[in-house]
Amino acid sequence: MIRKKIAEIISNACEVSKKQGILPENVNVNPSVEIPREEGFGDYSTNIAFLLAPIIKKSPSEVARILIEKINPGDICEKVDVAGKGFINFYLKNDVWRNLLKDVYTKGIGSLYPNVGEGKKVLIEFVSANPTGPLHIGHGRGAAVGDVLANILKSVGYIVSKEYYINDAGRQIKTLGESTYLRWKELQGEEVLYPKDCYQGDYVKDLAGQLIESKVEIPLDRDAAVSFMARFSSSEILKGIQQDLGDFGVVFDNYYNESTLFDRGVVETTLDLLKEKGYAYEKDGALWFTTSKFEKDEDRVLIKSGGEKTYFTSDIAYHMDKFNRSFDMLVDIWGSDHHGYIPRLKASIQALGHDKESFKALLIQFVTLLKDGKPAGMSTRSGQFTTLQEVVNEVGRDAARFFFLIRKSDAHLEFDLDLAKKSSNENPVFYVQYAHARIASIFRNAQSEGIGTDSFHGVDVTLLTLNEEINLIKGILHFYHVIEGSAKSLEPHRITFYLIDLVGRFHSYYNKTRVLGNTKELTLARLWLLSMLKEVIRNSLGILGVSAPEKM
RNA sequence: GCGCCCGUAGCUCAGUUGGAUAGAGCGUUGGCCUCCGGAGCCAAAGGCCGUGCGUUCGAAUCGCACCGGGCGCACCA
Repeated sequence: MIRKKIAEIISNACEVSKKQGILPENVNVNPSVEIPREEGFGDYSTNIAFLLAPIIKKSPSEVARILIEKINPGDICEKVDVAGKGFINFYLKNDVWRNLLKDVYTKGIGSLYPNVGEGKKVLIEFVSANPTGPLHIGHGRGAAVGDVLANILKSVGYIVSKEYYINDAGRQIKTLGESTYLRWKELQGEEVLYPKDCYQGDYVKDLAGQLIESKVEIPLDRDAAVSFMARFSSSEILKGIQQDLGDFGVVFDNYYNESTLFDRGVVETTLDLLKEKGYAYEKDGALWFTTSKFEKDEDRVLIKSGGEKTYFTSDIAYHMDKFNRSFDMLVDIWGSDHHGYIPRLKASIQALGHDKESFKALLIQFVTLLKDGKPAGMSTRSGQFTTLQEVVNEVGRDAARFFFLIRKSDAHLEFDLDLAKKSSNENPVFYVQYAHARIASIFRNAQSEGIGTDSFHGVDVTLLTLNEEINLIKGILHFYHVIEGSAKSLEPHRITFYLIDLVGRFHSYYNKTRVLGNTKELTLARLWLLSMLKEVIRNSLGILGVSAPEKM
C-alpha cells in the first residue's frame, strides 16, 4: 500500500538526480523499502545509497545526503533523514496512518488481505496417516499446519482443496487385517503367537471385540477373513480419525484412496508415459526411474524384479493425477523423516513435464510433549503413544492448535501441556484470547453507559494522537504484510507471532489509557480504534482456527 | 561414508529472505489495582548469534571447513 508510494518517492528522486547530472542516465538499481526493526529508525527505510555508492564512487552516507535533497516526500512524511551509515529513513505523518485505517474501515476488513493467489488452484495434502491406528501428536501438528495454511491461502485469493491420502493398497493395511484376525482368534479362546510386527495397541483388541459383538459373518477362509478384517478395521479406524480431526477443527475436502489409482489405470498410464519419455529403464530385472537426470539423487525402482510396483510408483501417479485435476500448485506436508523423499518426487514431477517449483513439500519436525517439565514418552511401537485426542481433551482445541503453530514447522517443538492449560500471560493462547475478551468487555460497558457503537459515522480519528494509538494502528495495518509473507513463504507461525505482538500493544495501551469516561468524541474515537483491532484479532484467530471469546 | 535440517540470553524461540546498537516470552530482581477484566502492565539485569576462514559498503542470514544435536540414505511404506 504505502510502501509503493515510498518506492515512487525514491525513484522520483533518482530521476531528478539524473536530470541534474548527479547520477548517470543509465543506472538502474532496485532499492529495498523495508520496515526497520527499530522504531527510532522511522516507518520505512531504504538502502538505495548503498547501491549507488559504488557507482558514483562516493561513500553511502554522502550519497544519502545528496539524494535526500532531491527527495520530495509530498505530504505523507513528517520527516526524512539519513541515519546510520547511509540509510534514508521515512517518518510518516500520523495522519497518514489514521487515514489508512479509516480506509480499511470504509472498504471493509477484506482490504487488509492482499490478492497473491489470483484464483490459482492449490491442493494441500496433509496428515495422510494410514488408518492403522489413532492419530498421534505428530499428526496433530501436521494437521494444524495444513489446515491453517489452507486458511491462509484461501484468505489471499487461492482456491484451496485439502486432501488426505490413504495407502490402502499397501502392506500396512494388510498387517492391520492380520493383527485384527489374530486378536479375534485370541478372543475366541485360541492360543496365538502375536508377532512383534503386528500392531500392538489395545485398539486392535477392541476392534476384534466389536467384530464379535456385531455378529457379522466372517469368511471361513483365512485369507478372506484377513482381508475382510483389514477392510473392517481400517474403515473403523478412519472413522475414529475423522472424529478426532473434527474435534480438532480439521475437515478435509477429499479422502483419496491409493487403490483407485490402480482401479482407474492411472498407475499404468503414468508408467507408460515415463517409458515413452525415456525416463524409465530396465536393470537387474527391475524397472527404474531416472531420478538422477533431474535431481542429485539415485535412480529409484518403479517395478521390483518380482513384478510388484513400489510405493513410489503410485505416488508418482498420484501427483500426476493432482496436476490432471488442474491444480496449479501442490503442497505436501510430511513428517521430517521423509525429507529424503523430496528429490525423487521432484524429479518425477519434472519428468512428467511440470515445473518443479509448482510442488512444495513442507516438513514437520517432531513434537516433544512436556508434562511436569519432563518429556512424556511417545513410542508408537509399544502402543503407548500419546494420541491427538488425548492432547485435545487435556488442553482443549484452541490451545492445542495455537501451540502447534507457535514454531516454524521444520523446527523441533516442545509442547508444554501444563503451560497450555494455564490461565495467565505465560500462556500465549490465553494472552491473545484475553485481549479479545477484554475489548469485548469494554464494548459491553460502553453499551451499558449508553454509548452507541453500532455506527462510528462521523468519528473524529484525529483525536487519536497518543504514541500507543498510532502504534496500534500500525499494528493493525501490518496484518496485510504478515498475511502476505505468511502465504508466500508457506509459514503459518508468522500469524501466531503477529498476534502475540499485536495483543501486547493493546495490553500496554489498556493499562495506561482509559477508553471510556473521556469526552464523548475521544471515547468514540478510541472505541473505533478498538473495534478495528478486535476485528483483526478475530480474523487472525479465525485463520488459526482458534476461537475469539467475548467472555472468558 | 553421503545427503537434509538445526545450533541465537539461564530455558523455549523470533529475526521481515543480505541491513543500522541482534529481539520476544518464560525464569530472576524491583515496581504498578479507590480507576473499562491484575487472566494485565512497567522497569532492570542477562549475548563471542557453535568455531574458524571467505564473499562485500554490510553476514545470525550467503560459501567452504570443522565441532555438536536430530533425521534420512531399500527392489519398505
